[in-house]
Amino acid sequence: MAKLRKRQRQEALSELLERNPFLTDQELAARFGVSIQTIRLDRMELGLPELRERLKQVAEQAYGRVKSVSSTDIIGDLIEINLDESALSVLDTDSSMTFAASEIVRGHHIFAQANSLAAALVDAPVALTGSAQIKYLAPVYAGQRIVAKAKVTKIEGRKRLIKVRSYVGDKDVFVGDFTLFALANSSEDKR
Amino acid sequence: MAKLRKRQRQEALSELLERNPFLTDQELAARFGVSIQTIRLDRMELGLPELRERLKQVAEQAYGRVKSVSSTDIIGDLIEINLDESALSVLDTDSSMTFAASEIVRGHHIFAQANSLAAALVDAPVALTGSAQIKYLAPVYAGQRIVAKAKVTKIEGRKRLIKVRSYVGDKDVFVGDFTLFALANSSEDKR
DNA sequence: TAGATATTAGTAGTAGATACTAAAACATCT
DNA sequence: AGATGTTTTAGTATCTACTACTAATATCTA
Repeated sequence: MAKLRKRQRQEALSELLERNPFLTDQELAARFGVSIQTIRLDRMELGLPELRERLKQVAEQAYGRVKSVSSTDIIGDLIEINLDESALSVLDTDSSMTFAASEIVRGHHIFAQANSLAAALVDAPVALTGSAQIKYLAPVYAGQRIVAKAKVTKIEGRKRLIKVRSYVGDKDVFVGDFTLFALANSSEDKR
Repeated sequence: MAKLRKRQRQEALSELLERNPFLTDQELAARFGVSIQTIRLDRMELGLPELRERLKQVAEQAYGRVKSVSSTDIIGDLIEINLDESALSVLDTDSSMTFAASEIVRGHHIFAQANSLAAALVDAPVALTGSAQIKYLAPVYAGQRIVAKAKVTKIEGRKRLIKVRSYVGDKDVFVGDFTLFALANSSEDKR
């Protein structure tokens, strides 16, 4: 039985740290009712880095993301963009995005990717979504990679119509027609 | 001249750390051509936290952001619910939800609140969003509290039509018509 | 040149670890 | 029950990037 307990604990540990990287070995030991050494052995065997390393990674990721898209915070990774024309982003899904009871990714994540891609596409400091008609064509499961393609279909003054299609592999999972409004930067001149 | 040099160095230090929180005192000392102690004195005088604390803060912020559109089943706080009838939730917005360049809350947060409220309303273990028509009626600013009200307007077999209206105070900011499908729990019995 | 300000040096102590050795507890097989 | 292997715990030395503190030296200014 010992083997089982160990395996289960290690699995739980992996998951827990994925969801909450802010726990020290001490806290983990208390949580699992084992000694610190056991936790350290487990982390070693699983190749999980220490608290400080985990924090650094989270911070770096966040920082990289904020930096690289400082003006156009995007959900997913922006792969390609031609302002006021077309854009493409990729979102790797995981179980933190699913319903508690299933492995199906919740709709608003798919929407967020599409919506932020559409907003990034607008050549203006700020773009507000005015309205949208969206359709979910097939469920997306945790672990699948969503590729979203956005195309500007119409420009009328400050208004933009943008069509977004999202795929998993070559299966369509989502389509949306977005109406966005380009805003001048609200008060300050760029700085 | 000493005072000037010190003041300038401290200003530069503040800015540098703001832009790049990943530098150790040693690296900072090398960069400014002074000793570690000087850097530590400077940080003390300016009330700037140490590297590890800075990393932790960046990581926490980042994590908070990820969380806001993930882990929980419902975005916002569920205040009231009558399954298959109506529900109400409240979302307190903050600047982590805004565009970098303005204080306007990004559309997908408002959508996420509405979508998850609609899904919660369906009396089934899992509810998938099939499609939606949404409209943003007015911008929401960081700090404002969004109240979302959802109502089931039609039930047809596993299909539910749900109307969601969101308010800030008594101003309408969002309306959406959602089509959801109730799913039996896909394979496992609830656990 | 005295006095103030700024800078540097150095020590003790901290958290949260790594890396390592060794003992104890437990499980398993015969 | 005894030998063997796995798992868990204990404990020590060492590390980084510090804080908190004392004290000496360098530099500037009046």
